[in-house]
Amino acid sequence: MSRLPCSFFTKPTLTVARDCLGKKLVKIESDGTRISGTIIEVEGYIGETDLACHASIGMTQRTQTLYDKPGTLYVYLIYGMHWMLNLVTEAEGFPAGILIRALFPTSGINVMRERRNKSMSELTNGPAKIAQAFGINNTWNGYNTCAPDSKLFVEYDPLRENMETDYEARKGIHNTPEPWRSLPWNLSTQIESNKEVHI
DNA sequence: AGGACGATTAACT
DNA sequence: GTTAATCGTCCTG
Repeated sequence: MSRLPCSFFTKPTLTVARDCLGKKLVKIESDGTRISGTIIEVEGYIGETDLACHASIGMTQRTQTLYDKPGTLYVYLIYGMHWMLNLVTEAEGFPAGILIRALFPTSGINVMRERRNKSMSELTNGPAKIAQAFGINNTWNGYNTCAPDSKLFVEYDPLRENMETDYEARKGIHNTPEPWRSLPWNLSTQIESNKEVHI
């Protein structure tokens, strides 16, 4: 199964968010170890008019990645200690992306457990936990996931298509004014335990 | 040069 | 329910 192309991300952010549910986030380590998880929760941040989006203050050294080509990784530090992993969406020049909030681990679980020292259910059930389990930091900011030889990418999973989708308010933006604080731009899905792990 | 704050997490009471 | 940890980024002066 191969990495999703730039065209997959060159769509309205909420369309990309919905279509990402059930896809796999994959990282190939330098020793060839494959780490992956099914994407089950994402969150859209859409344009300079979205006051919860980092790009609401315009293009800066930090936010320029959001203006980059769809499929680019946007990685930033929050609270002085946590890395957040986002995928750029829409169109080059328009700042938007999706925050990867939760995965269901599917491979490389031993490596993730070495990095996180937590039980299976605590490995990737939060945005900073995903970055930790996958070994993602600022050196990955601006990375092109769609390149043919990329080591971090999103992958199609034929076993999970058209996932049932719940729409809720985005999390952790309680100081953002309305209406943006309550827009249902957090998308999630539930996956059955009997299909949990497959490589 | 300094201060406020944050798309979080873990460890408390 | 609360709070500390911890630093890049942005704004003010």
